[in-house]
Amino acid sequence: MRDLLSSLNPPQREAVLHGDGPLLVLAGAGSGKTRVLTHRIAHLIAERGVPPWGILAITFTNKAAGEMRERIAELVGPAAREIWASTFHSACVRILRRDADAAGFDPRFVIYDGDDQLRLMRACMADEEVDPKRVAPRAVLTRISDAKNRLLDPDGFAAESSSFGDEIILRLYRRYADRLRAAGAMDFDDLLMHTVRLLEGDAEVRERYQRRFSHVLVDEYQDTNHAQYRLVRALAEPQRNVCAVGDDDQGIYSWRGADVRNILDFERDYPDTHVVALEQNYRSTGTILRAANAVVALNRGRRPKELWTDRGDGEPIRIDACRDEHEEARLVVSEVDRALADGTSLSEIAVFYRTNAQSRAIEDQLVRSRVAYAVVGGPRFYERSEVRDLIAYLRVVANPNDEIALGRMLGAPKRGIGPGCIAKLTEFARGHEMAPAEAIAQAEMVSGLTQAQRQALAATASLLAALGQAVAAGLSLDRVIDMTLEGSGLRAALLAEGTMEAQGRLENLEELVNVAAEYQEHSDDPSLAGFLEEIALQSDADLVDQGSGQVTLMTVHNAKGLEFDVVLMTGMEEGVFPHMRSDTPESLEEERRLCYVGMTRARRRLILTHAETRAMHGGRDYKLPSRFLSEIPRDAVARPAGAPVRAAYASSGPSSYRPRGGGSSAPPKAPALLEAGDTVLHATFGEGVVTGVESRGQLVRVRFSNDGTERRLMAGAAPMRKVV
DNA sequence: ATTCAACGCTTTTTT
DNA sequence: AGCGTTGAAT
Repeated sequence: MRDLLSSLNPPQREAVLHGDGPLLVLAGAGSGKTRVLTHRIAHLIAERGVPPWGILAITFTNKAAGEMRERIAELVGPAAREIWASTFHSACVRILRRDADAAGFDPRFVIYDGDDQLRLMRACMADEEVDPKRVAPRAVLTRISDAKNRLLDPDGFAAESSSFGDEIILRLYRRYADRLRAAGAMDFDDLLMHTVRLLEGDAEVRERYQRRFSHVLVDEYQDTNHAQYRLVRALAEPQRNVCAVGDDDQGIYSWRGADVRNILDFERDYPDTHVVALEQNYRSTGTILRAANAVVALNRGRRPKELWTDRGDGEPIRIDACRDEHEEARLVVSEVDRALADGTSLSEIAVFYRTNAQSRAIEDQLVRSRVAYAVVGGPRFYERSEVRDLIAYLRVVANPNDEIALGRMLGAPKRGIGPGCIAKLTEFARGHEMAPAEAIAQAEMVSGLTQAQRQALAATASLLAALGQAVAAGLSLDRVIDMTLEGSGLRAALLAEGTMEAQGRLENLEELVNVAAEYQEHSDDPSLAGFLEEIALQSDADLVDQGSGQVTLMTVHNAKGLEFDVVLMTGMEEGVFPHMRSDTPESLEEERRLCYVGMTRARRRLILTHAETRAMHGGRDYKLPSRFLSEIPRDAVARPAGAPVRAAYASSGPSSYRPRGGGSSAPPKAPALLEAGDTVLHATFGEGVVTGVESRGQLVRVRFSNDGTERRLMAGAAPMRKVV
């Protein structure tokens, strides 16, 4: 243990050795916070006699939890297995299943993910006769999620809400909550909310957990929401041995309820807090740090801090302009080649983007260039519709009350059963007080069904019965899934389609068989329910597999906590990054933090690219360089001589800096002088005709053919160009 | 009543 | 581009 402490710098050691009472570790990017967490836990166990099962360590992903357990095991041996290291959500599931009685739930509850939530909300809106075109189901779910994060049940929401429009939300919230309960399901927010309610409302349960967990440690504390905050409080009392680790500059989840104030106000919430700041960075070059510091320093409402390193400046940051997303993708490939030539391995290269949709152009080019890559996030394996179709059968077997899964199951493959038929079925079930899935076996009793439908339902009923028996008899999961694939007709339907796409989908389903087999071999809960739960709580970040010889593509959000030798941040354009929906000062600051997170992932080389035009939602938009680019100190950036980084909103005229090797692309054009009669193309207004010129050519009047309006625009600044 | 094809509309990030 | 809804055909 002694030489382990000697591997820590003074503030790290201070955090590890801190005795009882609240501890706040402000850990800048790359400052070794995981090291501090693992060593502190190891220290608690080995030196201070804390039993491993008395430690609750909350991490952001399941993968991080597993890695933490492994690293602690290296320090203190197998005792580390007894530590509760998990995500907030996993910990809540564990508590809720264990104490389901006290919480008032069936311990076999299932977990609804985003897609299930949306389907359920649509059904609720149908119940309540709310037009989904007038009120977006997603928006309703966001409001409900907000309420749950603030621990408001429908009644609490009613008490809080004042505005007239909230009445609809309230009605839908009630309906949604009722239907979740009827389905024996919880959504992600329920897991937190119900756990907090249980702990705060039931002294016996609360004190039991408080006695058990003498020490609570929370990673990524800046991304906790109110419910999580209350959960930590409830568990940490009365000893308040709580250690929060985080970085206010890396808070990027406020849109899902995270509240940076949780970390900013930690000292107020726990008055005798000991604060340790880790500002020495062991990851990036000085230049990268200087650039990232400069960008994030423009935010208000942060604790002032500056990362530093003793490792030297390294190479300058590069900012490259590209004509469009295809050229950007080619640039990515050439940079991958260049890095490989430097001796960097593929798995040490990452490509980031703001939104998942941007991966497509890059993937195309990587495929064409035969560069091995892996995409993190986006359409996850378990989110593919064919996989969900198959899983729906399993979910109905596991929980006959799951109407959402039932609806999905009956829709795939197509067998003449549509929404009308399903509605009759569920209504029948409700009328006879049976689980929706049981009604399938009683299809002959349901009125208004066609003969073909009765037959299809009878076949489904016997499949479900067979699957249920197979599960009860302990048949292996992969065999059960294979039975489902066969018996449902999904395999036959996909084979019959005969397209490449159908072939691919079938392969995904076959893969699910393998996944299940694998799961059953390695899990300590090899049941069907356990499998379904693992699927529901798995995050994209859990699937990052660094070190298998592939370039990693992912959103900047998914990059949190990772690091790579070479990082390419693409799509550095106004409207893309910062995203156009980030129009409030607060959300703009969050975008800036996101940019900071992305930049600080890079160890050695950081390349930022932007395109002048980009295909978006059907059309092609002109894009200005991101303001974040102009926030990087000029002397940290390498670019062709004499070409200044233009501030956002300045002329979007011909690019002054071109991608290396891209010199063969179009030569710089002189800025086109517009005159009356010219046709122009504007990024947002579309095509138009110049009707007049003012102020010696600086202002032009343009009549746009889309809507017939005439606008006065700054000739140099408007995202607009002359078309020939 | 279901399914399929065409149309119009909206655009993030995710446990 | 992708989705969901609408309208027409089966």
